[in-house]
Amino acid sequence: MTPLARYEEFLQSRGLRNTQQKKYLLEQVFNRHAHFDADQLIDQLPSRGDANYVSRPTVYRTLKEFVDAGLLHRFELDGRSMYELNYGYPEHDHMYCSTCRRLFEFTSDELIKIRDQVARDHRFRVRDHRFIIHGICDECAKKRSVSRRQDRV
Amino acid sequence: MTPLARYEEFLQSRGLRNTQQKKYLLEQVFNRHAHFDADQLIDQLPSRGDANYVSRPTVYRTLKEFVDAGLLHRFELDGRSMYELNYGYPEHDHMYCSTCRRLFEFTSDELIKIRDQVARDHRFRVRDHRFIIHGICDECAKKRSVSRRQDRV
DNA sequence: TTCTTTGCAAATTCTTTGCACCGAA
DNA sequence: TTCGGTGCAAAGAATTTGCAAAGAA
Repeated sequence: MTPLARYEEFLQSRGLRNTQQKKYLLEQVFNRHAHFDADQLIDQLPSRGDANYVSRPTVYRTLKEFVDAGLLHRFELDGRSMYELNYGYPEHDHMYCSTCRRLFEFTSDELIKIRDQVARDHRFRVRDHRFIIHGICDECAKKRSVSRRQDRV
Repeated sequence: MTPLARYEEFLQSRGLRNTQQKKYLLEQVFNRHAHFDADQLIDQLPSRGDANYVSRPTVYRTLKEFVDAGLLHRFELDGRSMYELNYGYPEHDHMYCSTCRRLFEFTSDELIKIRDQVARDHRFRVRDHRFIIHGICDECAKKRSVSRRQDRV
């Protein structure tokens, strides 16, 4: 089932409508592979006056709808909302480099097991989770040690 | 070493000053046990005109300083910043009930092990992490099943 | 004295809302 | 024809900044 098909099913089930704007945004969002926030998405859209222009409020409204439909996953980073594909994309978590601000993905079955065990222990019904490891990626760590070495010279 | 002592050491090391406002805020923050956001803290402070009044910008500036000093831990929830004690308080993670919006704490050594193993595998230097399990707490789950039963009658 | 800090007001940033008109079903 | 959707402008919420006066060290 394609994201579009799933989305249409979702819209029908709720009596919502599929508009030009929603179709276009769905296309743009699924052409991206990586994480993005509302501003990054808007930056790649046509400007006001051009074909396929979508206003800022509509982008926000539609992103929320995509999340409700299960197409996108949303999480907070540094105070703003980030989105990433959730449908047809394997479940994963992130490492966030505080130097280059890039997000790296990883998967861990063990993490899920622990999550579920913790939840069982506390009689908590899991719906979802957010796990982000903060630190410094290998690349930035190497650059840093180089610049330190140079400082000493 | 008390939080105050540690804080003073931090201030000295950076050439910063310890003011009435900072002292008062430190006291207020360490009198709280639980999680809070900037607004909740401000609500418990004296009003403008009263003794010990601290302005909103100063609260934000000082919370940031407390985080830098390692006294507080900060994480995002529903788009706003939450703070909690980080010094002299055991490391833990959270479960967040989407119904009553309460945060529950738990600790898991295994989680830390997995975190560190994942990081090693990716040559990532861990500084910290954020892990929140989203779902429904036992209390809310029970209430919900009761109300469902009543709906059927 | 020096330089950080504070409070005020205003600005920013991100996101949401009211409303009249538009358009999908 | 009937609602839901859209764009615009404006409002909100949370947080930050510029600046002159106040206050630690």
